Amino acid sequence: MDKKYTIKDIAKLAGVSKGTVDRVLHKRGKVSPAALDKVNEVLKVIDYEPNLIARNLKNNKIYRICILLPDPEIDPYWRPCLNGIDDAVKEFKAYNLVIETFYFNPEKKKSFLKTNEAVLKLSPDAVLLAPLFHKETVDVIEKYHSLNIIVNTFNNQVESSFVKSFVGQDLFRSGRVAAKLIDSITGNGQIAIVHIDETYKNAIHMQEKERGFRTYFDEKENSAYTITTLKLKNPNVEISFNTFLNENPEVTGIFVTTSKAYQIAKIISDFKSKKIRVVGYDLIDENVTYLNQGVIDFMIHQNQKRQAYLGITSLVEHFLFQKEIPEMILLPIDIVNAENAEYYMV
Amino acid sequence: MDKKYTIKDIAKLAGVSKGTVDRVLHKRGKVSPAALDKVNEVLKVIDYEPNLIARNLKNNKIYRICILLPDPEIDPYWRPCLNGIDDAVKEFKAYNLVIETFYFNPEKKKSFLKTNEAVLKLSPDAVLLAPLFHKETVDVIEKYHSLNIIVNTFNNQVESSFVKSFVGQDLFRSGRVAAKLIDSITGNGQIAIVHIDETYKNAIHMQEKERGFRTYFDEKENSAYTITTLKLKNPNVEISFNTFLNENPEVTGIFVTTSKAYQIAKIISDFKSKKIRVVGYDLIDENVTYLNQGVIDFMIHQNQKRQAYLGITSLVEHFLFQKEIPEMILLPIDIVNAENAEYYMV
DNA sequence: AAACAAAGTGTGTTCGAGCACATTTATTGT
DNA sequence: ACAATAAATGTGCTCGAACACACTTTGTTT
Repeated sequence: MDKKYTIKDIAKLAGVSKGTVDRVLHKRGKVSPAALDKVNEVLKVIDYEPNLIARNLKNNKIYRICILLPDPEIDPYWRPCLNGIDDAVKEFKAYNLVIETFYFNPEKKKSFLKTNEAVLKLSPDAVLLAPLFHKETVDVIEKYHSLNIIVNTFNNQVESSFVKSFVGQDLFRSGRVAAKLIDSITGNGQIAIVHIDETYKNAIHMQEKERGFRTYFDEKENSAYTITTLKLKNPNVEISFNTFLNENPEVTGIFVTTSKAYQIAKIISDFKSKKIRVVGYDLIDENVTYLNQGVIDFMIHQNQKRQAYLGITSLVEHFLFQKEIPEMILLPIDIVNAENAEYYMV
Repeated sequence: MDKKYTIKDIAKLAGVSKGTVDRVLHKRGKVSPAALDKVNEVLKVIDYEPNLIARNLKNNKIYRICILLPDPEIDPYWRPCLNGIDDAVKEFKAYNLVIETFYFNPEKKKSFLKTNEAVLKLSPDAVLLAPLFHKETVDVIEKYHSLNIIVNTFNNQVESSFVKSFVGQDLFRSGRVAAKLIDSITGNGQIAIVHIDETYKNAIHMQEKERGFRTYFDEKENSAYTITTLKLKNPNVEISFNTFLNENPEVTGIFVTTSKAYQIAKIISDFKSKKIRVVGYDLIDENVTYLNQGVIDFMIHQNQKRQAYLGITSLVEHFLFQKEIPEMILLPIDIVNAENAEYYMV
């Protein structure tokens, strides 16, 4: 009674051949009403699940998945993705899959385009894309789509009906989470939203986070805060921010919208004054150091590793087990302090 | 060149039959040194990965996994586990697996023992166990082991060399995380550690959390806190705790070590005084309500759903793909506030 | 040198789904 | 009524690993 039913079982029960059962199951037609009824009758009673293993053995096509992301040597933000990719590769290495990773220079559109061309030459079955340059991305996605190549994106969202799936975080919401954290640990005073320019980075990222952050305080009744937005650019971050701190002694909290919270932390830890609380993004080493020192209070974890991993697995499971690819996977917005950080690292 | 090598390929390359290759790969002996060399030579050059799909098709044994946990009707803490089990069942329903769930009454040892007997009768290949009663658990684990049934545990740790794997959280560490949170949001004053007795619950749970919590403050230099431990029992929680609050006006923070933070939250929200911060465990509805109202500041998420899910998947992957079962899977200690709670629920 | 055992090697079948193709049955036109 | 054609149905092979079993070669004993 535990046994899983096979096509053969159904055939026997229905008094037809496995070919007929197969045609019914796949709606391939060429089945008489009588036979159709008999098979459906059996299917109604038993609980048939095709054996995915057997199905897959037969279909031994090799699927090629290409992943495009910025070179982690240039921007370490992307390093955790490699672990996610690695996990997926290990998990699926016994299947007929080729998973290849390609880096581009996140500061150069040309590099992005060239990498995409190289990928196109391989005519993969799917690409997983970290879409940095908006216009260019839309173009390449259209190209992929016209060649019947599935496009999944992660980390950055891009408006295109040709994108099959997005894996990432709700940035607006993550801004709200940061706001709640700042609210919890300060209580009042002046708050600075700090955008540290990373030249190439899609400004929409930071804007969404700011919008979420401000919305939280807008909704809060009799809020005892004033909020200031600061746009800083390297290499002037230190000077500009020091000036700001001197001119605004009421600052109690700082929200850094990029991975560069450590730059602010460095300045603050030198700055002798009453405690200023800091919330930032991403568990890169420099940030964790200041988190452990108590200069940064909370980090929000964007889980790039899992983003990459889930981006791949949804494709693999689609190809191997014809699972549907979810249109959007929103990862939890993980709150990290000095005590739970290690669980989220690598 | 992308093609995966098969045993047949190796046989052809080595100039032997697939039977010989098979014997070499499985070290079944009965291979001449000459043939062995030839095959090994080929294996050295190419990168052979046996096709797990084919391997599995052949070995079509049905594996039975039984899961034992407290009845969620009696203790809703366990409800999320059902979702995790459900996910796993759905994911693997196409394989030769039977996954069965059994509930016991967490207040009655007898129920636990009886459920285990019922499971034993089914002679499963593995059981996944939420071990509540220490002595009884050790006994049944030994019994399972003697019958060659793999035992995985989750949520509660139990000392037994016969346990193959544990999935859960580091409770000591989670106490530290709570301490850091309280420290972040209060800064000084009196802190109460509140154990709300859940009669049957393994006291070790709460003790470990308290130990971690206190250790954090012990390590902190010139800490401006005093810490008091309170053991409350229903139905006297309300009276006792009100008395405590009246006698201790300096209380700034409360750490509730069980899922019952909402009981404390209820009392505090009626208690007109300066803000008292609360950190508790588990995203049950009552807690989330107070989290959204701002009475509870942070919850620590124990991710029962994922515990159950990972407990099952590690077994399934062991049976199906002979993956090793990790001895211990420690889940991250998720920090939850009102803004990110929804991502961790269900 | 024959007889026999032991060691080594190859062949063929199985697992379940899927599909091509062969075969049988039903339907149409003349 | 009998081809001719269409529709329905069944058979048999494939995928790759695993293993039973049959077969061949080598070695040992008398």
